[in-house]
Amino acid sequence: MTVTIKDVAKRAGVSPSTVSRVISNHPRISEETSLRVRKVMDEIGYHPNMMAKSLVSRTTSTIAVILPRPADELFQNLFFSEVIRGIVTQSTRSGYDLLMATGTTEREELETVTRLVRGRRVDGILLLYSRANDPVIAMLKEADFPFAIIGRNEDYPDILTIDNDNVQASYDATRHLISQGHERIGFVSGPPNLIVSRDRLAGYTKAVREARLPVRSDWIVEGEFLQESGYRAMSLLMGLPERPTALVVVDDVVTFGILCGLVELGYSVPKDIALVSFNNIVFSELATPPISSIDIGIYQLGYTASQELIRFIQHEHPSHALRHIIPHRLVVRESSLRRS
Amino acid sequence: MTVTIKDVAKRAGVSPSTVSRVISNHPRISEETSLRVRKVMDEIGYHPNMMAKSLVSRTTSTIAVILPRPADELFQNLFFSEVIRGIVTQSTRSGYDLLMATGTTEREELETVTRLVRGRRVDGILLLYSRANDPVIAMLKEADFPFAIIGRNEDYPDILTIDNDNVQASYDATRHLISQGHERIGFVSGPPNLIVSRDRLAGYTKAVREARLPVRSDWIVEGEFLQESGYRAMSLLMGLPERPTALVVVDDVVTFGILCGLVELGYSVPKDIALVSFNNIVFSELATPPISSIDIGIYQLGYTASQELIRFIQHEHPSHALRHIIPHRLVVRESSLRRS
DNA sequence: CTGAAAGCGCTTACAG
DNA sequence: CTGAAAGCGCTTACAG
Repeated sequence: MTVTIKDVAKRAGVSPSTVSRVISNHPRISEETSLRVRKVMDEIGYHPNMMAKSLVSRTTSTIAVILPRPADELFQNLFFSEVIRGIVTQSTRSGYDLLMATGTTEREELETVTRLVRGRRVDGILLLYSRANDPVIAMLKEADFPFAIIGRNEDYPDILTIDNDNVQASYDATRHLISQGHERIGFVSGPPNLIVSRDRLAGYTKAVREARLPVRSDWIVEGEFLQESGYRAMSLLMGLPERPTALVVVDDVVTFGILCGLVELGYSVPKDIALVSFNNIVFSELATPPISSIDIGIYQLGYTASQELIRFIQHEHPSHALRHIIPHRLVVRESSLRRS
Repeated sequence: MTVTIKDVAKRAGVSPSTVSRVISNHPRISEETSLRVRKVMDEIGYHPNMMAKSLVSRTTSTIAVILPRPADELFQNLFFSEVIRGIVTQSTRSGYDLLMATGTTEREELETVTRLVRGRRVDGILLLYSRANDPVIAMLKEADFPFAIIGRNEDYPDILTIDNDNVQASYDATRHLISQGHERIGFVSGPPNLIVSRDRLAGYTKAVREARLPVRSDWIVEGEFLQESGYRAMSLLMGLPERPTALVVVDDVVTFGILCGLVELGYSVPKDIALVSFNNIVFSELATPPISSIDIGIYQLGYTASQELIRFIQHEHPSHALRHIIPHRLVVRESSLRRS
């Protein structure tokens, strides 16, 4: 039924070895033979069996991206499609297929990745999350298998990472509020165990300190990457006897929650409270008022991650850097402008 | 280096055939042997080579999902992550891996799918879009390869499809506006070549006709699934000498554009114009005012599509239905409520 | 420049 | 219940 290399060989009057060499553009094959073989391949509709090729070559031309478990980091949904689009675009361009995998529990996740790695199912792994003490990362290191992570990881200094400079980004956001004349600036953070939360908090603190403004612990609220979290943070902050006049918010979705709450309570943005946020998702622009946000280059993050992972796979010993920083950019909109 | 079935066999004192049978739970293997072999597998860390297995079994335990090209149907981004999550959850649960592929041009798209199909890279294909006269579908039919499409396709009656009843959904949305006392209802549509646009228009028309209200062509505007489109539609409609008092809008993102435009021009929703939309994306709830929307069960769409495709793959001749309808549900919010 | 042969790691009739 | 053998479709030294 299926057309194999043998069928091509027979029809072209050569050996299977020769056909194989034609396919892989072996240099020592005559132009003439090559042309004849290619013609036959077209005629009888030959397509190489990827599985057979993989088995003998020990490569798969496939990378796997591991999604965060639904339970955690649901916020990823927001940039999920953008990162994936970046990854799939670049991997396709490099001739690699993309496998998506996930697990519902930590154990399942580890099992899945182990199966892919040990079963030689893929050539590299891309982790779409960054947790501390991750057994998956430990396993990948142990197996000496090519992988990259989007985000930063403090446990290992020598792994391939693609990330933003979140400290600097948050510093920039805070500086912007200061330049608008704010002196009482709060910070609404995400889960404290995530590195991204910590980095953004650090940048905020740095900017506030530098400007000799107060860093007050009651103006720093932790939560999840959910709108409900924003709502709660807002209630807390607005209930204080001394309130901030501006907030740096760790994620656009959280800002949405804050905004809704403020509107409900009859406050006005940016007059009563100014907001700057992160990620610059499409809807930041569509909010009322439009939200100022740090664009972190989500697509770029995915594109670069795929590129660097594949580069790593192809040159056994990577000569280039392990840590890659995607530039960010503050997009100023109405939510942070001081009305004069 | 890698542990193979032979290593296990040697260590367990059996033949490779026996090990293979243990792995596949062959019934005629003694409990004792099975246990011994499994123990050895654990001890030396055996993981089956998926490629070798695929080569001989002619199955891959993998399905591919084909993304719409960036150029078209960008709106898919919005439900993209939800559909994918549904698909990946279900396929993982069924023991299938998920491959993602796409192409930048129609030709590239066809080539990619052909390579996957003819190269026996996957066991089934899931198309995430529904176009008329699609050469990819023609090829899949011709090759008699298992595939399913999310959406409806009129070219072939006998293919596996997973869709909403968009006519009914739109009918329901329109009825809701009528029940709120509206008699002048317009429709903002998507690209006319997409079946989803046509179906939703049909449902709207049906409801309006049935209520003996006017169906006016100047109240029906076509566009893209983009906010800019909504903005433009709004300008057009509000510039009419006789304006509608309510709109059914084909997609939430378009509604965002409409809403922004209305706010800019000083109109109020729902007082001046009521809105009902489709998809019920997270941000519908967060808009000011919150947008009434038809929840089309995006996750469910993906979950069911994966389930039916895999079922199809596993039973050569499917005894069950080919067309699957995911139920929808109107979520009423402020944007469509008539203030009394 | 090309071919015959061995082998990648598994499965599966066939035979016992 | 288990083993020896053939084979899935390819690649790649080795030899010429």
